[in-house]
Amino acid sequence: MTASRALRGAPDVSRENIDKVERAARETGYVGNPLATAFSNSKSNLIGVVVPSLNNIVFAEVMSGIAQGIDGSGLKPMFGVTDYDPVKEFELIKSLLSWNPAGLILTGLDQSEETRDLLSVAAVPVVQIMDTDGDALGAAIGFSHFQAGREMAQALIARGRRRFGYVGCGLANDLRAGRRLEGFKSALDAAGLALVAMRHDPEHSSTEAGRRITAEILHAHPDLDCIYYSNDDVALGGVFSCLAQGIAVGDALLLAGFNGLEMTRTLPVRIATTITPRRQIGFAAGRYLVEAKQGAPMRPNHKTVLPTVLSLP
Amino acid sequence: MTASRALRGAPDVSRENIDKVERAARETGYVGNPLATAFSNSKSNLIGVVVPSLNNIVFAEVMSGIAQGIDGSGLKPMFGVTDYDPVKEFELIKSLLSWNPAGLILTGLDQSEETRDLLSVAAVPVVQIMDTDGDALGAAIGFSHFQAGREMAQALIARGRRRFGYVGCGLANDLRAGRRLEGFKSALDAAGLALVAMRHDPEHSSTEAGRRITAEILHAHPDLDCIYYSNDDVALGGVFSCLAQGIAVGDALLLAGFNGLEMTRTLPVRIATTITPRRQIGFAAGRYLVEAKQGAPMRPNHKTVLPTVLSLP
DNA sequence: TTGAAAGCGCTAACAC
DNA sequence: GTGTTAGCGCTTTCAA
Repeated sequence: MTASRALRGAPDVSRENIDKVERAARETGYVGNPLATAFSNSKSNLIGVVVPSLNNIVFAEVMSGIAQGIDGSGLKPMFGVTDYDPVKEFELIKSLLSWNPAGLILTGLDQSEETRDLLSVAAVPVVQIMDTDGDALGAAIGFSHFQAGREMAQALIARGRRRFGYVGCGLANDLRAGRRLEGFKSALDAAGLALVAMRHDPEHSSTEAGRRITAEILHAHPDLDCIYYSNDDVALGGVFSCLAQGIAVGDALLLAGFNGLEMTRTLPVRIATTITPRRQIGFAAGRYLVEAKQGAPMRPNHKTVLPTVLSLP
Repeated sequence: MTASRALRGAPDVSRENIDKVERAARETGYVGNPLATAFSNSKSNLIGVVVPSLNNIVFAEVMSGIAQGIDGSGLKPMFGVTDYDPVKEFELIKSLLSWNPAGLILTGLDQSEETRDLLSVAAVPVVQIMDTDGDALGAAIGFSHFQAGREMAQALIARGRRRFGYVGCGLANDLRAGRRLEGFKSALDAAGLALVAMRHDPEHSSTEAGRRITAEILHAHPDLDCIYYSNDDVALGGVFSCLAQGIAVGDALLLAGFNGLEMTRTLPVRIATTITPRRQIGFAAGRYLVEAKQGAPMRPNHKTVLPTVLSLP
């Protein structure tokens, strides 16, 4: 028992014994068994990370931020991919919970009723990342997608744009892209404007779809002076479509994406985008769970809104 | 015991009792405790996934493939990022091993001596992904980077290219990029050619670096007719550099990358690239561990070479 | 400040 | 085919 106490830094162990134990541990190459610890106190140093997709660099960067945020804490991340399927998400969270994790990092605020029930029973620290539009279960760390869409529209209007098109992919699943669109439209509406044209593609977002749909929408509406995209991946397709057709991007036609991927800054033409703090979000989510593990008070329903930055040509 | 046997499908339980147990489990909402199971038989359903970086879409896609490969098997992936640091890799693997994982998926064949020792003691199924140039510890699933570089050079020579430049990022860490370069040079050599110019950047690969270094190398060597890049991210920067300067890509100057990112197919110009089966690699690695869990014989030192595909303009 | 006892939920080994 | 026993390595609780 004294050894157990000494090794995990419990109070009330004599200096002398702490030294003895540490020396012995070093000499024998002792390493604790986290499985036994987790089993014994029904709380593991595992955390669950649930993302909708890994086909996009965005969630990889979030996970990279999480890894940084928990570095050195002894927490180990387990991950699962939902493919934007609420049923998969439920099953995933259920199986993650069976490991008695020290916390859960979920994407978005739109978990199903069933999932919310499961989590409220579990009494595990939960962080919902990326989004702050809606009711948070645990701590929410992210930003308002509605607001992001609105700000982009306002900025574009201020730059004199009037004839707006929208090109999106996978909106049925990607609810946050939907909210950006809502915000965008609300700002247009407030300015007495409306979308001139709008095209979706049911597939996952891709530059290929962006390129194709941009060609279509411009063919049908050659008088657009601005296109808003569901994200930068799709917007890059738009850029390539215009480059291939010799349409001057940024001048007669402004393109606007979302995320602020590094590539938007190295293109031969400039596009508008919203730079999102995705690495910071992951980092903050990781830190939150580290602090929760160390006994910090949890902040259910508390939203941390991190700033996004508009990048305009 | 009968319930325990019935629930995990052990043999020698009567049909009648299996039904009874399953019914009771359903009625009471029983879910097993994987922590107890793992603790009891010192073998968990966790697997460890170690990647060098998550700033690149490539490893995100690999992880996506892994998630698919283990789907439905009950295995749960834990992940860690090494930042190409062998010491971090060692520590990470050590801490992963303390969870008695059902297997480990590591990137590359270049683990340190210390790490190899650790793994040989552990008696855990190991899959090394992405690379097959070198000595495999466990099962290796990937392809030869040397060969990929060589084939690219051969194809480019066959297309009449003669004055080659090379632009790379982070070669000190990214040993696989280094081997592609070696393969590339070996083919040049065999054809009586050599690199005319070569520039590295110590940073991580990025389109920004690619753009900058391409401008530099072309300024110093305007007579190059082909540039080979350490990967597509860097090559895209090269494309943007050329587009910005009005240099016709694909004609007087051919650019060649590596990975076959989707974007290389939607650019307004065509570049050469090697399409790598990264999702399949992840999937196969996941499947291998599922099979190992189910008692399939392990294949230490066995290499599975998956085909890469040259994509040329 | 230290230690003894008991138990976390499961499974391997053995007896029936 | 089923049940009993013991133990995995740790921590909580309680007594000293």
